[in-house]
Amino acid sequence: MAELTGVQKQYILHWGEMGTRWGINRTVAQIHALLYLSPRALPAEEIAETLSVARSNVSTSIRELETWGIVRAVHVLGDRREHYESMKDVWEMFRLVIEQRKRREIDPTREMLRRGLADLDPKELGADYTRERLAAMAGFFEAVTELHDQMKRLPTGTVRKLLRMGTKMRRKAG
Amino acid sequence: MAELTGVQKQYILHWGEMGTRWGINRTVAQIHALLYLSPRALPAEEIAETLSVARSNVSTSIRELETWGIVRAVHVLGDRREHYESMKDVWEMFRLVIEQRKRREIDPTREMLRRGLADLDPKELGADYTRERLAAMAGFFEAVTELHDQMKRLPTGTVRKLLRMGTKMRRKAG
DNA sequence: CGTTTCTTTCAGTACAAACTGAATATACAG
DNA sequence: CTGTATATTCAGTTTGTACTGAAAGAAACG
Repeated sequence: MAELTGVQKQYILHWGEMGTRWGINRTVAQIHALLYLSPRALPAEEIAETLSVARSNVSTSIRELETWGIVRAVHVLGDRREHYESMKDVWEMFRLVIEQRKRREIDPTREMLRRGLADLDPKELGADYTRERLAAMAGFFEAVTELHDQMKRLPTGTVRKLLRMGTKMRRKAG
Repeated sequence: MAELTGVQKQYILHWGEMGTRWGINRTVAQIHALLYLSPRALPAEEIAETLSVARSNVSTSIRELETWGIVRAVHVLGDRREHYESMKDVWEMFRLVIEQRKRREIDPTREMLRRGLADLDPKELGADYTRERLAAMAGFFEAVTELHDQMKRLPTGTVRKLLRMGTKMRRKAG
């Protein structure tokens, strides 16, 4: 992965761009893209050179990817440096990211809604309407959580089975 | 909605914060939260005052919410100003947002992957490995698209049925 | 039409997040 | 231990996005 080919460059740039749109640091996303495409683990310095970013930036970004569990350090014989490699199983990678974003973002939102409903003083202005809206939103988040839990537990390949079932149910329903 | 209650404030602030984490402008998210909680349509000026942001900022943000189709302008008798109201159906709101983010982000990524696979020169360094990685990622995005199409067409309430099915399949499988 | 009310646009500014490079810490070899 | 290679931290800087206020543009009114 000393030099990038055109296709690789495209992929890395696009991935970085996508990252920013989903609240993920551009460099973090680019490093992940680079490692994902690399057939071997890469040392931080090589990553920095390839992407033209500071060595320290790579260090921070790698650490974030590690906390997500989609990149890990491996050791190479006769080299003191850490080498980093990306998980290659795409489904598993997204599952990990989704699981953690749920924990960091969905769960606190659910909690906020629950607390809001509890804290609502029936005497305050428009309490009934506010309760109604909060409850509707809370219901949605409960369902999303349920969906996530299901997915998490489904054996591999079952998602596709469910997709087919969805088709059948849709046909029946008209 | 002249003055905000504590619970309403909490909701609006939290929603704004969530927005930023998902690549959605804080003010846009806050305005949406405010309108979602409001039992009546609000004129831009009132929104600006309530959230302490510039009138022009509200204008821009409202326009974005309108392009997503989750906020619309309505007219109030005896008032020349536009009043804005949010859609109240939570599922439908998220469906709209997801559909459009898919169009703006997932579809172009799918396209990039397809083009990458087509452009890959078999003679360039590591072409086989790159192809393998791109293909794996492309497969994932195809599946996501399929999933999205299914969901889009499912009659209301079917998602919940699928959830229950998932439970059964999981029990059988393990 | 001219006036008033409301909305949008836009150039400039403010702010938050990302990034750098130097300093510091850690790990290893001799 | 000492010296060297590598990794991390952090203060300061850069960059990009969000935001403001003034000005221009529309729309309704008399």
